[in-house]
Amino acid sequence: MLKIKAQLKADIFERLKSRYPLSPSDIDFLYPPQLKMGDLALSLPFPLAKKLKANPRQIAQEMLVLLEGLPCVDKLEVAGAGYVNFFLEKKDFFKYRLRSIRTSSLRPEETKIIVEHTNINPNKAAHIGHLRNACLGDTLVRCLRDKGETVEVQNYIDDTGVQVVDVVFGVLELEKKSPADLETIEKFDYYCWDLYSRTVAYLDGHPETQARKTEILKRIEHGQNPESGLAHAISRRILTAHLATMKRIGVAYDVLPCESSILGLKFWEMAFALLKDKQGITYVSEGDNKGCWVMKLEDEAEKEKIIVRSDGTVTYVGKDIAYQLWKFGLLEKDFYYEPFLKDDGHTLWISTAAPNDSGQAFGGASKVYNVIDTRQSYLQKVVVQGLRALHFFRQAEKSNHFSYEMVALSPRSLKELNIEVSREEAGKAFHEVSGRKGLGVKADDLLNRLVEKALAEVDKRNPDLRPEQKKRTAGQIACGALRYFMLKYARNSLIIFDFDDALSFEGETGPYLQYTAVRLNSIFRKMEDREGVSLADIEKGLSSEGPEAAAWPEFPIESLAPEEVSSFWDLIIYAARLEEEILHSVESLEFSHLAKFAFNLCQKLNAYYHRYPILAEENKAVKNMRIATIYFARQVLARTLDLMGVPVPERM
RNA sequence: GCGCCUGUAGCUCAGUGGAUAGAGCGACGGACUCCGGAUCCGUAGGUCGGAGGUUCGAAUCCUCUCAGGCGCGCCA
Repeated sequence: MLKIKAQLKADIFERLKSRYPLSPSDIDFLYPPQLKMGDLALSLPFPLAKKLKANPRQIAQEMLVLLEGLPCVDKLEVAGAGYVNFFLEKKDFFKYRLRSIRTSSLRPEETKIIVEHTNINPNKAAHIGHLRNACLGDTLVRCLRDKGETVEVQNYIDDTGVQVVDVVFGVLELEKKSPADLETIEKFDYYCWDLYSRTVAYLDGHPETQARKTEILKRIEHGQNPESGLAHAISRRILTAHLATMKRIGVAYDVLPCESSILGLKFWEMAFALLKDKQGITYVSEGDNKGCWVMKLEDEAEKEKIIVRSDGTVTYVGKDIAYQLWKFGLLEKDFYYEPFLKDDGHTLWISTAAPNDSGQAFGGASKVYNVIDTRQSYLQKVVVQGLRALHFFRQAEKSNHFSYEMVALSPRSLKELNIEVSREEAGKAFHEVSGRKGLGVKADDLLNRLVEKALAEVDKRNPDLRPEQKKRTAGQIACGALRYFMLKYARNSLIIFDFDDALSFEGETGPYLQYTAVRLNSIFRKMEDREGVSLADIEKGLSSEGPEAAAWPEFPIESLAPEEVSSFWDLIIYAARLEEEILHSVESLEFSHLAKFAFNLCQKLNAYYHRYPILAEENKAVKNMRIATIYFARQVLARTLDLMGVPVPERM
């Protein structure tokens, strides 16, 4: 569709440029609200009417004559107050689409793109908010890769932050446990979830313990045991749990850059030298911020952001600026790496400050996406401003904050979790998820409930499947349900989490999409069983120009009833939009578009095969048309689901 | 106080300045012994928070206003 539209636009411009005052960018198509009005429309007569002080409908009529006989166009029509509607040549379009189904018209634009997502503090179990982050980030990665981009996926690990310190404090001072004791604890991330919120409450209630916490922090920073070893063991173990959780929903990473390595390799010191050198930051010698290094803010001249505290330590933003510089290869220094785990032949690397000869290198991207929720918008803005302060304007331009609203809990879901809230919070419409308070739905709990429900359904519908097949299918359904749920809302929409919504398998849900794909596959499987024609045979016949194609009859659209032609065409013309939907989603970072596209496609597909029998059709020509139709739609759907990370079970 | 975001059907949400504002859920009524009913078809349900403005055309852009949310630290 992208190609055809581009070609048509160029042709139209050629035909019209001498008659009307136009530039190529003035010519753009929109989709008519109804299929019977046409496949594409030009609203060009309206702006022209204004410029020329003429009647738009009259201009449209004139245009019609000039545009007569364009390639790929079957018919033109003037409609409404002055639209020019295009009806495409159906058979040619369909034939062309089938033959080019394996070739993408999308092209990469960058040398390397870094996407950073997930970034969960390694001190507690992952919760639903983290799932939204990972689903959005991973879908972006899949779309960029589909586009042909080289993508590096990073999951930043803050293994020396105060959140880890809190848990170390809890283990040593509240639990009085040794590193060896921890080895025996199962579901370690769940254990820490409780311990963390308990410790936070304890620290809040006992200000006198603050000194001990500070001491732990210092000892961790200086690598002193047992605190340092404990922090390392805890963060690695939690990290492993997070990775296992994310694997359940098909999310994987290339590299895990750690805060400890940033400190160990003195990335900040290098960034600090750069900032001072280029005068991106200034030293304050009097006033409230005396003794600090600060950055002036661009839009708020009177405000300044502290980058280095008066005690000489660096703030969060400062470290983030250093990290962002590294991502663009502007620090002229890299981490060292060692393998963290291997999975399906893919090695996940973790950064280390200790020199080694792994030969691995990461970073040095031409474009960066940071997937972080909207509450960090201000800080992300400051980080980009830091790049500009260093005169890295191109990199600042290519720094993208992929922001999204948080996931909160409905009062009903709180009740279901048996969580009590304070009286002043009881009336709220939603409750913010908080690791500090232990307030939230743990990712694995939600996934387990999805699996449990899916398993019951599979058991009911496919009792003949082997238990491990049932389990596998239930896992895939849970994954599909969750990923679609996280994708279907626009990113600026606050998700007020409710178990009933998330656990639904009917209507606009992941399982609905999966069901559609499974049913289609089942038609092709039956065809192979009954007629000995495999999907591969069909693919060969339909998508090639060689001798196999000769075996496949021409596409006899004319043998279909008019009503069926419009159902067929509605499906094909819509499915052909996938690539522009991908581009649109990536450009706007709005993957609810892609989700909506998948859902609409499935609605059309379900309605189509429900209405028109495929295998039972006796008219050979009609049957072939229907097979070709669902074959095309199946390929598009498979690609779409893959982009969203929604797996397709064998049966369900 | 300043900045950002949100307000659309009973509920949850879509809706690139374009034609009669759409889905899902819920409600009600239907679907052929047939490729699987996690499906399909139909009915009901709307002053797009409010008021101005720009435009041939506004849910969409601008101004004001009301309501809600989130940010704005020598925390991370």
